[in-house]
Amino acid sequence: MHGYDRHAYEPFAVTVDLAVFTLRAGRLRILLVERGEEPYAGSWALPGGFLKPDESAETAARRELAEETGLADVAGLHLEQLRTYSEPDRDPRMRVVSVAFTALVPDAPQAVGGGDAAQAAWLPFGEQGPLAFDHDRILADAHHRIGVELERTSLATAFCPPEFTLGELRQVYEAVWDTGLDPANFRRKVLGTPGFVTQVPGESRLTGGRGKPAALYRAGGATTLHPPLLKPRPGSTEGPS
Amino acid sequence: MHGYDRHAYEPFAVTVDLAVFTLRAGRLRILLVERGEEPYAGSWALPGGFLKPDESAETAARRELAEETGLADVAGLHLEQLRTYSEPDRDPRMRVVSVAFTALVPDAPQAVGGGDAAQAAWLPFGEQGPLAFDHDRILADAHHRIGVELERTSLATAFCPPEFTLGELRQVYEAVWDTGLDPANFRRKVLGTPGFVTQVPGESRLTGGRGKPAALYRAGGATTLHPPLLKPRPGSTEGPS
DNA sequence: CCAAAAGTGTTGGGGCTACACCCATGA
DNA sequence: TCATGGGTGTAGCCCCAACACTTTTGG
Repeated sequence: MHGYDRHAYEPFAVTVDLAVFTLRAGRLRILLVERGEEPYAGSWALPGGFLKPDESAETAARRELAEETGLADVAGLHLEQLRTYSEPDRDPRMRVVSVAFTALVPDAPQAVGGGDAAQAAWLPFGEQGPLAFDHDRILADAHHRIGVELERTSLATAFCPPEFTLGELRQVYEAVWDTGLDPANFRRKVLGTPGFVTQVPGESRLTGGRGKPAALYRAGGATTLHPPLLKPRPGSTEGPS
Repeated sequence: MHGYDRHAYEPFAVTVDLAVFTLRAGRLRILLVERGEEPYAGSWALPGGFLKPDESAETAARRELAEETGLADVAGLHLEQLRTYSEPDRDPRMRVVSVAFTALVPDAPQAVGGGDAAQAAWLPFGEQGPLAFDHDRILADAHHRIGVELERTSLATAFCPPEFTLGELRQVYEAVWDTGLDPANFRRKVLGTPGFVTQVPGESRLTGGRGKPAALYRAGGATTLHPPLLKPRPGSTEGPS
């Protein structure tokens, strides 16, 4: 950050790419758009776009998120910078530096098709084919990141509506980690972590028909979890189902 | 990443900024350069510079690291992307998007002054004054990041020379976390984490004069630690000194 | 001999897994 | 009344913080 000379640097195009996850029926899904132009016409890609002159990457990412998902209350959604991808050959036509974000939304509101993309869809994570550009790598990085962050942050509540049951919260962990968790022990871990969730007094919700109605909780004030809620590893024997 | 139009986007300058930490005499230090030009002339700043046309941010960061530290074997040093700072007003003259990196070096090789900066120095972390641009925030983010990563990765070995004692490794944790650790329990945790360190057969080293010679270890192959080496929290009572 | 650091042993408490068991609801 | 999921209880195991203690060096 020294030696400023307006002729000494090369201009770059700067974009944002979004890895937007949601949970539907216990299944992790990822928002993708189908490209209409070359290169990679017909391929699926992560949604994204160019920064406008007065936007930060965060602002641009939130704008793109609103355009692509059609959600109105984008302000409250979880949006987090993942990393920046800057390999010189990542776009075959020009030099593009892309700031990637991970977003988590409570439930796929509807199949979207907004913005300028050919079409958009929530595809089950893992079933998407090869993506355009280096988006396979970005998506893999994003999935790994949220798996790690579930252990030590309250990130999981971002997948849930404002009021949720502990069973729904557990499904978030099970879907992202692709593993089974003991409901009883999960409950105690969550309630034993100060500030993770707070119970909504009195109310309860029927959980899809069968079973006892479950108490409702809201996200607590904490963002980091102490102690962390560690993912079971091979060698440990937790996990039914 | 759709709707490409070479006239629809604004060109940005892209730079890298480096938060380079080292450990000297049990004290965490940060590499800073003194700015020679406006704005912020005379202020300290993080080292960094512009991307060259065919460089990725990682390549540029490693090049800058070599220039600023004067180290020859930059290839083996730990370098990790932190995040990207893109607020429109972060540089008063022009639109600059900066990819920040965190680097860890075993020991300050010498006071450096390379590159084009006025001068460079290793200042004790926390004693640097206000930095130029948004570098205070970048530095705070970098310090927080390495503190978190010490818990679940083998990052601490990057602060150490190729062969090190467990006491030296413990000093890394104590300096970054600014806390005391029980040497006996630290030893058992490290040795009980598969792949963290491997002992160098036979040899040992005198640790600064007094005390029993300590066995030497190298970094093991593991990058992530299972179980994690958690930082003691208030409420827990660990920690002498 | 004393101080300092490495390294080993031990113990008591806490946490956590795995499971049994009861509760409330829809079909 | 049965299946299903919520919620509570608990026994045993394992981990681990908090020491005490021995070993090996320099002064």
